[in-house]
Amino acid sequence: MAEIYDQMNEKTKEKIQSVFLHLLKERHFNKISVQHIAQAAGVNRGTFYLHYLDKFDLLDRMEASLLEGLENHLHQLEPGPLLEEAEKGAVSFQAVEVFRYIRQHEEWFRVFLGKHNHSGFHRRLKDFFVRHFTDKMLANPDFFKAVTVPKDYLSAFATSAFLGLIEQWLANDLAESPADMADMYIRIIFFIRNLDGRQQ
Amino acid sequence: MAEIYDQMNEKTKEKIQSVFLHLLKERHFNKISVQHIAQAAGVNRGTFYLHYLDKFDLLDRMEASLLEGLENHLHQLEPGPLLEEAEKGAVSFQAVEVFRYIRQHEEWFRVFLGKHNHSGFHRRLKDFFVRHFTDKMLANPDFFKAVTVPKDYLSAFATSAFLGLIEQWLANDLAESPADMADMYIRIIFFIRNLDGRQQ
DNA sequence: ATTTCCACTCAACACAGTGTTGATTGGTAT
DNA sequence: ATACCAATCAACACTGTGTTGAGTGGAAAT
Repeated sequence: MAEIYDQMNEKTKEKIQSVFLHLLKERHFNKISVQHIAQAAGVNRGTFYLHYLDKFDLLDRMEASLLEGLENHLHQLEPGPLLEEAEKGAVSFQAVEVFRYIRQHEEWFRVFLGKHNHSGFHRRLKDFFVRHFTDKMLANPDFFKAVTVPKDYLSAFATSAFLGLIEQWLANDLAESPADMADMYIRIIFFIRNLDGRQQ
Repeated sequence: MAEIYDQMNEKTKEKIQSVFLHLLKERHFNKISVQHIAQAAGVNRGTFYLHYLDKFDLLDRMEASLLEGLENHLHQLEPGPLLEEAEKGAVSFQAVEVFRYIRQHEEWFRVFLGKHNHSGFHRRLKDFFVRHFTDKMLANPDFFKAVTVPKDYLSAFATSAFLGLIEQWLANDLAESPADMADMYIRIIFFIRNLDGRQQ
């Protein structure tokens, strides 16, 4: 039973991460030192370096685990009748799940998308959406066949807009339900299909 | 004629800013020290502090002057027949001018929106667009009267999407003309008006 | 011509933070 | 008992910070 060592290890890491998250609420990433983190976590500064390379590494891993969680959350639902579902339903469903996951981890998203982060996360999340959503959208041959706009611009447009909705949602303290948000996104985004002027 | 002092002053500032811009192309903001900047600018480190509080202040002022330039660029064109112009034409015109200004200052936008900036500029530019564009759009009573989506979400959506287009345009090395880009934006965004299903 | 002005230089300062080291502590497992 | 291992602690050289006070050199003012 060497698991107890792992448990100690995890407990310290969790303490560090939790403290770091709280610090990021109050001050900018650049103004937080490893000293602050260690002190606030009640941990020796040397112990921090036992677990992380530096504060960039800490932030990086937390962001990565949040995205990994989102990836898993979406993958859990992937195999099933959903793949065969109507385009609109499928996209909408994916969107709902994204909003749900964000609500589940509101604190983290709020901090990582907030003004105190040095904001690699915005870019990371956008890349995530570009990979995920537009791959699915564009893989469907009929989906955007009527669109007269280059696909990369369409991806950039749709995912940036989606991210914009998320950020506004957070700014509004998650006043709307995930279903409402997904519906809003779908109601907006699906009119892009009509770029040639034909009716929805 | 004490202007020569101002000229010296300006020349040093320009040298510092130019060097800083070049440094930001190569390394992340966090990894650039005042020492680097001063050395690369061929200027004493003390001289840097004669002009700027710190490197954050330097970045801040450069970003601000870029946005101020954009503000002026748009204001120059404001008074005229354009105000009375058709909604679509006016928005399109504004958009063209934004893309034009960005092309004029490609280097700065590329750096400040790039991965080496600590990325306050993305947020700043988005806020700029929210103030500018959606104020105009939403001030027009008929413009979005049919839209069933809350105005703040619509603003967030439209401006984030616009910024997404800009970033993709930069990623594509400004392959399209400003007019093409504005047209693309308009072609996409104007279908939002049809959210209730009526024809464009 | 000399004095004033002023951007800039230079060296030095105390200070905060970094990442690493080697020795040590105190529970846990064998 | 003893080997194990996360965590502690003090000390290290190092980089960068922001500020100081004295000094330089060329243009401006009188």
